Amino acid sequence: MPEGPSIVIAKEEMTVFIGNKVVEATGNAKIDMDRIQGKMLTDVKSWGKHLLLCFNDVTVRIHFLLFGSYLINETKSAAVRLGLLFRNGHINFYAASVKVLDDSADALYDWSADVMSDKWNSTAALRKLTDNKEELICDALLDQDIFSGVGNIIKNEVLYRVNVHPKSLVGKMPLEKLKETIKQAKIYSFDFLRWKKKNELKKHWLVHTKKECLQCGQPLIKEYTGKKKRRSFFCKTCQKLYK
DNA sequence: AGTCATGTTGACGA
DNA sequence: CTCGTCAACATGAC
Repeated sequence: MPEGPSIVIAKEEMTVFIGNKVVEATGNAKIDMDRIQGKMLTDVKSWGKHLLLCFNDVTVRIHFLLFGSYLINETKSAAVRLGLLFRNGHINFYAASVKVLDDSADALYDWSADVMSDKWNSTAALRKLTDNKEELICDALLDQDIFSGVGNIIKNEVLYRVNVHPKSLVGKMPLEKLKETIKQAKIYSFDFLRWKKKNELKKHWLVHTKKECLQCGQPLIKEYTGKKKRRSFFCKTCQKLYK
């Protein structure tokens, strides 16, 4: 569920409720349900892994973390975190982080950082990277202020595509390599979106959770890398370590 | 059946 | 104040 492209799919599925009033808001989320009860959903947006339900005076931010999920016009036995009943159907969120934001989404979010956004700005990303030369590329790719929406799968697949070792120092990577990495972060995210919609995401993984390198046949390394200590899968021969 | 993971935040102590 | 570590959340795939 959690990476940016999956949130885009959730957003698309929920646009059917735009223009409808929340007949009833329920669930165990620690929010004031009166803030959305009776309010009209004016828009549904996403910023990276954040799903944003927009109302006139308030924005409800849903973050699925690792285990969150949602169902549209369906129910399951798990406790409902937030249930929104509309005249034309309902959405149930489970195990997600729910926050009510007092401002509009536009006032709060920098769309140019979201790899899935048509406002995505690769030049801004490059500047942020060159401002973080001492960072490892595996951490930088997961930095939501630089690559909002990129998660651990996308990180691993992008680094394999560009043949860069996850523990490479951003400041030691050649400019062209940085640009290529930024470019692939977006391209792979949209590949992810397309594959996820066809329910064939895992089929396309080249390195994530894999055992051997498709390029050279050698065993892949699995290691928890960087400050974020997220697992990286990589080939120490085919992916160059810039240090 | 137990382990692990597509994620983030906050508490705590050094 | 900043850094690192840990716990918490809570579910499904293997």
